[in-house]
Amino acid sequence: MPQHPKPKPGLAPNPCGACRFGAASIWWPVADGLRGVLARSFVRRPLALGETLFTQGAPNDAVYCLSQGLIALRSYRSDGGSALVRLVYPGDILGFRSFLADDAHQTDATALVPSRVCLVARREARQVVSGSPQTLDRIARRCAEELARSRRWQRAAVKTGNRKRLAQLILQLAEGVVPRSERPGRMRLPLTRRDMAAALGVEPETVSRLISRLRDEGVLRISGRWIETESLDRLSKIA
Amino acid sequence: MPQHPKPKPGLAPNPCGACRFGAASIWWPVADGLRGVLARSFVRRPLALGETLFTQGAPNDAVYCLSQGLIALRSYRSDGGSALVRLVYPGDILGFRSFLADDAHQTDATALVPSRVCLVARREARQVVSGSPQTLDRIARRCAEELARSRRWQRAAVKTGNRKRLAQLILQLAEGVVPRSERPGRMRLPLTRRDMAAALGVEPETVSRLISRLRDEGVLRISGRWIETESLDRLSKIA
DNA sequence: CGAGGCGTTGATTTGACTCAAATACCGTGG
DNA sequence: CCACGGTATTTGAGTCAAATCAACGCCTCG
Repeated sequence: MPQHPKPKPGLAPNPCGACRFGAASIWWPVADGLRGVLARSFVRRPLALGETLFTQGAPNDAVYCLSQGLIALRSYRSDGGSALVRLVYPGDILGFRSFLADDAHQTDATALVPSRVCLVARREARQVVSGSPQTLDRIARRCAEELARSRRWQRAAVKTGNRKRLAQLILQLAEGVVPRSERPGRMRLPLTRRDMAAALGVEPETVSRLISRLRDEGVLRISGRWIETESLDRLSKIA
Repeated sequence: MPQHPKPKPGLAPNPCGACRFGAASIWWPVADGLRGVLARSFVRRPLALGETLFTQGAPNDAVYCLSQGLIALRSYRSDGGSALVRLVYPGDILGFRSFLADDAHQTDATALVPSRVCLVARREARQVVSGSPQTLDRIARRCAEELARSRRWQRAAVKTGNRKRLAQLILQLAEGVVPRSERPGRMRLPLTRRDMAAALGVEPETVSRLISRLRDEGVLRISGRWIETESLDRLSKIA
């Protein structure tokens, strides 16, 4: 945070300047002349639990940045099946793929817990990007990182046991839900069993059985959505 | 092809101008002043069967464009297992992810048939990109498309029968290998059974059995690497 | 000729799916 | 606050596809 230069007097401040993720923001820094454009279309929007930010097939309206909460990207197939493509954590951006490719959203984005996003409308985002190649570069870099993540997933998913993958998923959720300072080992799962199944690519019954097995082995205690574990170490060892 | 403007006299021509994929090239068009940079570092390089273009973990040297042949991107896990991440066809570009993210290659790239790539060295590619935001935009777009492809794969792979996926793979290979005019339904598979297995995420034995099943059902004839099918329709119906 | 990689086939085991039913959880309205 | 209905979750039994373990034919290369 010490690296935020003071805005020049008379010019609009960069709206990301105050954000906890400001220094890593795709909109930071941006040329003086474009800060006005940014500030004009910048919106902070709260999302209630379960609220959807955009849906698969809808045209891209904006580039979003998650500042608080947890969002799921889900992709539906014509046969009705769905996959949980990605869990979005604070600091991650959304909608950049459809923004870059100039096409429709490929996933639904819905809030798994009450959340907050900041957004820059498409039109102004385009304007900023075309006036500031560095910004485009930062967005492209996010896209490249996302592709890397997707391929890591592809590599791992295919031949990794579901038990292991479930442990990884739970740890991942713990990362997002538990303030990293404390580690009470107790949290409310933001996902239904169905969602967990969609994330792992298995049936809900299987998730249930996998969880039961972990419980029987003493790795964790669980009751409905509440999950509790003595030490995340046991889980880490499985994952 | 009529849309290639003549280079101004005295200026280097765009090396992609003559290419069959020129009009779709990420390097086309580019500002007059940068054509020299492009031409200077532009290299056309043949690849023998099995030759590798880059390896997982190696630093990015260039951005490549496949002009002829077929290349496999494979990703290896620490436990030795590998996944066939992507089949690269003429007109596709390679190395752009590591170029954009400025990090190491995530996959091996090896030629499945004798091939030819064009490449622009990293340094000059950076130079062109920084002087020509449109070029960056085109690369970013490819990256976004690739992410889309990867997610489609993720969505489909999880709960689609292996028989179906194998049929899709064979059709995909046919696309690449068979000159699209004729459709002799006879081709040499560019992949080993092991590779096909890695592409589908199953064991080689399973691929063998799946193929046998298709043979027994009269969908295709096969002998080692040579595969022959009366009509691709039957396969399409399965896929 | 022998070694090694590739490919096929068989026998067995494992794990997940399916269908079906019992139970726990949750928000609602009384 | 409690009973109610509907959803979410668990559990069981049977089935099936793929993994695993193992053996063998084939071909190439040294």
